[in-house]
Amino acid sequence: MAQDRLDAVKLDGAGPVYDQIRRSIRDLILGGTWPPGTSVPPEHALMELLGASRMTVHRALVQLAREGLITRRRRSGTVVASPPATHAMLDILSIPAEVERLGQRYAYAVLARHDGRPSPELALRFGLKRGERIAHLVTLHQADDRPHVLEERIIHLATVPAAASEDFAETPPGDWLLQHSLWSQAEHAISAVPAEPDDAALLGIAAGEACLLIERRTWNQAAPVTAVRLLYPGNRHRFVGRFGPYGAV
Amino acid sequence: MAQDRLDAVKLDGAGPVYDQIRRSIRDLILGGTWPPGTSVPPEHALMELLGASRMTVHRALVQLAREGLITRRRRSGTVVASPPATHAMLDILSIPAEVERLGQRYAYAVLARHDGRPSPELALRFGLKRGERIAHLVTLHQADDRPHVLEERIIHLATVPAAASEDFAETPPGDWLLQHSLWSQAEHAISAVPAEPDDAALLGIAAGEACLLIERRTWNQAAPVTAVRLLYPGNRHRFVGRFGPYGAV
DNA sequence: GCTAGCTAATTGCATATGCAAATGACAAGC
DNA sequence: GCTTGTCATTTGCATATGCAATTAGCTAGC
Repeated sequence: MAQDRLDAVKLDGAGPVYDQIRRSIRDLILGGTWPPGTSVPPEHALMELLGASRMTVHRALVQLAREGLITRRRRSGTVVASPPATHAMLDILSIPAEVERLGQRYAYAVLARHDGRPSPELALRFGLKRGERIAHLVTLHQADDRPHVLEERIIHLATVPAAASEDFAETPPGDWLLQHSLWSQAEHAISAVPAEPDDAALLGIAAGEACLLIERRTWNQAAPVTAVRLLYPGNRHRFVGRFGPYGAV
Repeated sequence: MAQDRLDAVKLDGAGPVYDQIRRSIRDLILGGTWPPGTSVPPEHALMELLGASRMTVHRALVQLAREGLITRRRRSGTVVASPPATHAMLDILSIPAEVERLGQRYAYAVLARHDGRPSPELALRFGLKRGERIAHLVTLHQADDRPHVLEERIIHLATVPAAASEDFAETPPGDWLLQHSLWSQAEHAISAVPAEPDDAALLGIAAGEACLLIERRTWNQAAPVTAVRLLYPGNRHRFVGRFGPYGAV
């Protein structure tokens, strides 16, 4: 209810007032306290609650709107925005959506799954700590019955405990995580590798053929959420981005 | 001189005043009229010139500072910033700088150059128009005497006429262009390809080995500036980026 | 010459105020 | 019921004003 929302906005005394307001609301959104769709109290309410002038509150909200965290409309008020599904340079991609955008039929299968502590080899490959509880999944995504991408994924069960009781039969882990977890930071690495014999067989290509490897690790605050290696047959995929010298366009 | 700078800032009557000011100054910077280092008139001067209040001028300048186009310091004033050399996701990279950052010795050579109209094959590969005048360069960059990346580049002489009389003996075309041309938009494509026999020989790898291919095209406003294909031996390179759900971090 | 301190220029921040624009909700009229 | 108009809420924009913080450049004193 509204009272809850108001109580949650706090000033911490560090730095300019408008920035305290901005950070406070940003943290409520990024922390999940205000999920997308939540309506943000109107400027007058925040103004009275915080003892700041409306222009100061306004400045904080305008900035959050420019950052894409909230959307504002006259009379309707301010609501928490849904995080954009895509990024200017490289999508946090929903593979089913990607395949269907190309007009192809999507199919997917879990090839292997193992929950528990990582083996030394796995820990090395994904940069894991030895004692961590993780889920380890290998899945294959297909487009029009042809292999599209081979996915090997680690899910950190300490951060996403619900994943332990999910079998990912319906929803691929990437999409499931988008709905059941939050992330605040991601790191991508892109490289070209020859296909290992095992992987090549699964992808239906020749061993040694050039593949594009996308490695992505995702965190929420400091806690690791997931790590994934996506292996795309190189001859069928390319990733495109567009931007200007001062940032994404 | 100062008078010139003031004369150049204009309101166009479209939209909010603060945004007119912002766009006007942005265009002066992006258009090259105010190169990096130029000092922007102080708020009071703009205020009087434009007949707007200081807070309105202030708002425009604060936003430009947030966009990274200008830097502001109390008392010192406001100056046009240098465009950042790197982008969050993928650098517009200076290859010498990249090599030296790795602590390796950089060397480079122009392997071939041809100026004129593109052949049909070249036009197809780089998406050129037939009649255009271009420079076509093939260069090899080396790190510690080992091939680092093979570069094939098109420079549009209509947009960058100075390139016609530059031999690129000292400075690789990428770095030269950073200093002698402006760009407002770039498009990247990343893919994995097997090395062609010719390219493999130049890079000192086996034909068919997995390589990372970066294709980049750059424009200033609507005019094409350059197009380049960078072929990296896949086993020695990866590209890393880091960002959050609402944009680059 | 060198240093310490002062002054003034410039940006940063917050407030109070007023009006404009969009529009959800409701009422009035048909 | 449907449409039309009115009202009230909420955000958007601009102004005027005042003070704070930073610091380049000058000055006074040694």
